[in-house]
Amino acid sequence: MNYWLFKTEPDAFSIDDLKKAPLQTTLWEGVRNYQARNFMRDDIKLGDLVFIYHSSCKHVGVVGIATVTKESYPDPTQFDLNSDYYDAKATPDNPRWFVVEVTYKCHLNKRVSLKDIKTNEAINELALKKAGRLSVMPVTQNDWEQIIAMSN
DNA sequence: GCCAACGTTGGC
DNA sequence: GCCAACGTTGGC
Repeated sequence: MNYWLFKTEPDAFSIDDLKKAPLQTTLWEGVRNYQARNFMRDDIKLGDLVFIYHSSCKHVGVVGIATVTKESYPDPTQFDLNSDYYDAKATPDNPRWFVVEVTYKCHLNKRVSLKDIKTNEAINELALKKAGRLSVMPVTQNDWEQIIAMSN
């Protein structure tokens, strides 16, 4: 099993929105970055655990955990003319973008802020510490456990 | 295939 | 709202 971190803007879709969603489940739509896409398409597997990270807001940080409940398939929004995520260069025969389905697991006891993550020297591989712009990223077991420990 | 211009992300 | 970082686009 592998660990991941997904960013979301809580004003648009928060961990609480996920908890309140039908079946506490959502499609992780709208990822339009190739590196993130490749993780979703190729590497994120059923049963993997995902940190939900709130970005672009007052209290940025890891707030909860979701479980991957369906592996990748083409992101339906890329074919939807009315969607903000529509991509004219994508076709059903040759899709560009992929989604996975995730289901709410829990909130962390307390949010682990970006500052806490950045200042924890034991967290040594998390891409969040360097490349700030990746919206889906792998998390090592060590870094996962460090963040869990900081949430208690 | 290089690289400048441009757009987006995301912390502050 | 600012701006740094970085990804994408498009001319050559």
